Parts: sequence; structure tokens; C-alpha cells
Amino acid sequence: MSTTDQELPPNYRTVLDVVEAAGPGSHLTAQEIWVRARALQPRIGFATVHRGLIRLHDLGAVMKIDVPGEASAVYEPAASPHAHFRCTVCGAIEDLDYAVPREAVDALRARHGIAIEQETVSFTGRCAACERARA
Amino acid sequence: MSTTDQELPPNYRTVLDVVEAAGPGSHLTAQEIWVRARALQPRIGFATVHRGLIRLHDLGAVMKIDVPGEASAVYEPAASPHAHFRCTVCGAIEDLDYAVPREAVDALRARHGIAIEQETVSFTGRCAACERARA
DNA sequence: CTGAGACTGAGAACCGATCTCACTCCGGCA
DNA sequence: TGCCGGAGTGAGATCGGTTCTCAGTCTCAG
Repeated sequence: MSTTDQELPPNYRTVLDVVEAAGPGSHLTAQEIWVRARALQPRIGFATVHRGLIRLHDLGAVMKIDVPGEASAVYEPAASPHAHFRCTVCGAIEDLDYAVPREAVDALRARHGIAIEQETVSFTGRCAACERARA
Repeated sequence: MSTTDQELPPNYRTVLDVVEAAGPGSHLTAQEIWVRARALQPRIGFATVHRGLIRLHDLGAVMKIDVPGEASAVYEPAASPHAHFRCTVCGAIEDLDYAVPREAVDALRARHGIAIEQETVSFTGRCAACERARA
């Protein structure tokens, strides 16, 4: 549970519950989250789920992941930064343990005079299963 | 000019010309490429440009860049791998000189048994101008 | 010449994301 | 208690980029 529990509007709370229940490494689309949220709150609307995800993302409680080649964004509970991998054959998404080193980020910041707030690292290729199947 | 010159259908050739004329570091959307392509080929259709970009991307002649938070993909001539930065204030996109180190990619490959074909690194934050303006 | 297949343009279809709007809920205040 | 205002909400419309469809064209081997 995050530290933002108290001030959340009720439905956003539901959205957060769904995302956290799915756990780290889950990659749910807004649609999927909506379906699960309705199990808890049958009258909740899609727009509300979407607004909730935006809010929770702003608060830092959930991560929004834009995977190249994937039409829709996916969400997962906030966690330590890591990279994502998408299999171009079966479409599976998995987490990889990689983050841009702090020194590299600082170097970019210094060289370009920019303020970096967020980083995204993603890879595409063939997952272990599809790679084996190809052989 | 790339090595794929010979076998390209005529209109795809036009698309490639537009992208290469814009040069590295340009970040053109499919729409913008279409507008420029029409200057060379007034009857060219949007679908043709789009199909051309997909084809050229498959051939490795152009890079397709999905910037998080940006609705549409942007394209630029193929070049050495580098990261992209998007200013959340003014929306500007710029190139950053960073790539995931070879050893890190190899480690991920070995650990997960995956075949990595492509990497994408992007950052968001405030560009130098917007950062100064804020102070 | 002829047929097969790639290429093309125009527009429709698709789909996720976002916006709009009327309504509800709730807390503060006279 | 009764009223007010602002945040939250659901349903559906709308938007914008991408992809598909289809009929017409072109190219080239046979």
C-alpha cells in the first residue's frame, strides 16, 4: 500500500487496488483494469478508470508503460526502474532488470542543460519460448 | 544513401528521399513526411507514405521512434543508436547520445534466453529552454 | 498479347485515448 | 435545517493516428 491512500477519491482507490492486486510484473491495459475494477465496483465507468490511472501516475503510484509496437499503454504498480521487453512474435511483455546508470543520466543532464524526470528503456525481439520454437 | 536503393518501388523511394533530406535529428511524423512527399510527388497518398515507412523500417533504412506521451510516432534516417528526450512543457524532441552498453544487452540476453533485436531509450523532462524559463 | 502479382490512391474502418456534459455526492456555512 | 460550490462520476461522443479495403494501374515474364 502506498502513502497516498488517504486522499484518494473512492473510485481511484479501487483502481489502485486492482493495479496493486495484479502485482509487479503484471502489464494491464486500461481496458483490463476496467474489467477487473467492475468486479469490485460494478457501476464504475471506463472514463473514471482512465482518469484514475492518469491521477495515480501523476502521484507516482502506478507506472505507465508505452511499449513500442503495442497500440495501447499498459500499467503496473510503481517499483524500482526497470526495462521492458516485448516479443515481436507472440506479443508477450516481460520485465528486464536494467536501468540507465545514474552517472549516465547526470552526464546527459549536465551536457544538455535538461531536467530529466523519467526514463524509459524497452527492447523488442523474440522471447525465450519463441526463440526456441524457431529452432 | 542506403544500400537498398535499387529494389524500392518508386514512391517508397520518394519517402526515403524525404526522410533522408530531413537529416538525422529531424523527427518527422508520418503526416509531415506526407506533406513533404507531395512536394515531390503531388499525387502520392497518405497510405502509400505510411506503407513506405513500414517497409523502410523493416529494411532498416529509417528509424521509427515511439516517444512516450506523444500520440504519433516520428521517423528519422537510420543512424547509430541513440536516446530521445521529450520536453513535457513544449513538446520538443531532441536526440541524446546514449545507448545501452553492449555488455548489458548481452547479459540480459543470456539471463533471459531472449533474442534482442531493437532497443529504445527515451527520457522525458524539461528542455534547456523551458528549464531556464521556469527559474 | 496475356496473366499474375506488386503497387497505388482514396476513403472507410478501427481503436485507444480524451473530452463533454449533466448529474451526484459531500462538506462548509449561514 | 437548507443552500451553495466544488470535486467526482458515468455514458457516450469525439478525436487522431494507424491500418484496411478495394478497385484501378503498372511491370514484366512467358
